[in-house]
Amino acid sequence: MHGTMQTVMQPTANANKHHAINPVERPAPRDALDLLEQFGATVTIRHDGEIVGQGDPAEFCYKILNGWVRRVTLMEDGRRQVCAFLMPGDLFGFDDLVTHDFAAEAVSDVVLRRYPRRLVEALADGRLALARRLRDLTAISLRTAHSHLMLLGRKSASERIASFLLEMAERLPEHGDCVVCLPMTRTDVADYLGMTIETVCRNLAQFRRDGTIAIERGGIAIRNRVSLEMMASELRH
Amino acid sequence: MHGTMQTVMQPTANANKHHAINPVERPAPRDALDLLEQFGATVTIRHDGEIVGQGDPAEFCYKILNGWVRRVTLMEDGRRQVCAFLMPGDLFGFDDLVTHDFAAEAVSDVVLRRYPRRLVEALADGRLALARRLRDLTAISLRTAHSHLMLLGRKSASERIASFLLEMAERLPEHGDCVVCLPMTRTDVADYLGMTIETVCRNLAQFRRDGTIAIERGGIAIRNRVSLEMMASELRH
DNA sequence: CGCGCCTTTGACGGCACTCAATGAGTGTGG
DNA sequence: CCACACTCATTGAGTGCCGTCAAAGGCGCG
Repeated sequence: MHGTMQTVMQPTANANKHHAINPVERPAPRDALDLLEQFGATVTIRHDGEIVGQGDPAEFCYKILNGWVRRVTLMEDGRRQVCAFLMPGDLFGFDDLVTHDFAAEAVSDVVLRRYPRRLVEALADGRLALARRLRDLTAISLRTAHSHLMLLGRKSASERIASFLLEMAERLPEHGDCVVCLPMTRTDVADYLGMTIETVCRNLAQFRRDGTIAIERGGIAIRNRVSLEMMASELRH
Repeated sequence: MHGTMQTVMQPTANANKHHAINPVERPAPRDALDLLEQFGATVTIRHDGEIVGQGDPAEFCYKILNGWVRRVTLMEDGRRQVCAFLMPGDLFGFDDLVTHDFAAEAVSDVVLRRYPRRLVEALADGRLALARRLRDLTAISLRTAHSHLMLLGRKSASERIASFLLEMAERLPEHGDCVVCLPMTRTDVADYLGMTIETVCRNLAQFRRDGTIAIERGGIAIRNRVSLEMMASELRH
């Protein structure tokens, strides 16, 4: 399975890289989150392991050092919705309330930095910068969730696939070669995009036939980004 | 708790009818947000008016005193996604970043209490309780958004309608008579649920034929809540 | 090699979308 | 007061996209 393949990613300490609203790190701007570092513990979770369960008390929050994580909600009948994929540098658990509303699972083997939530709260009370940073983090999660709402509510299958590939390409560090490494399974992708695994495959195959992408072992190469961008927001029909 | 997007219900809110008189001022428990009151201004927006536009700088945040509000995102081609319906007592704009990610529009005539955002931020810096409250507000919005993700990604049309009716019923103050007042149009409902207006109508009609609901002028009466609850999470097929 | 898991492709059917027409409710002007 | 226009809601007919079911192909691993 693809997920076993370990994504080799530099444990970039730059936590706000992906959804940064703060300017990118210039000289050496201290991140307010660095305050937490002394209270952190490093933990490793194996492929497909559960990091936090749906409904668990929110005792810890996490930063991803290496590997990918998915956040998942389940219905009683087994239907699954993947709310987000998280990669090295991303944070999670900071915006949960008393309990975690959805599970966090390891897409690949994952190395995490873990911080006790009560300490984070306590620190935030005294440190304005940290408190603001935490609020921004949550606001950014919210913004991401809302763009996902548009995707799930109003986009066709091919648009979803195109949007997904572009999102992944944008979040991945290496912008150069345009090869999107996808450690998650097709099932994960399907549950993220609100469709079935077969529909994911078929649309990827169509893009391949069109020459828009190439499907390689361990990833997808974007051959025609412009075409993909047009597909991502095209009209139905 | 199915969902107050953007929000927390105020103890006061009873003004669910469009043109109800102002909420009753009860001796409410002190809310950290009361600190803002002295800086608030009351504004009125007419039916279908725009309160904030998509991409506008986030200068103000709001509390709804009377009437309903919808938060909307648009695609270039006109496709629309309603992210949330807000009713009296609900707050919004508190969790936006520098700009409002989506528009806020008046579903009915609306009376708002408006607070300058920079003042809110400044106050939060000094007041722990307020800062925490703001963070919780955003976290609650996020939780709501995620349950909406499940609805859009994984629920059938009839399940969406059932979920929607129950959500509205739960958020409305009077749980007694089970009449859900719906000031928004079918188009709004459709854009909230990620479907077409016709599909909304057809599914409502089916529920009416089943005796689950009754469609009245200005609202929908829930005749069989248990049935509705079963429909809301039923298996496909 | 054989087993298991994931992916891909095909055939088929149904749910929801599209197009279209009618009904219901409201406001306006003659 | 009624005719008319306009908007929104409802219902019908037909189509198509995507889900379901099924089978074959690819890859890792014992």
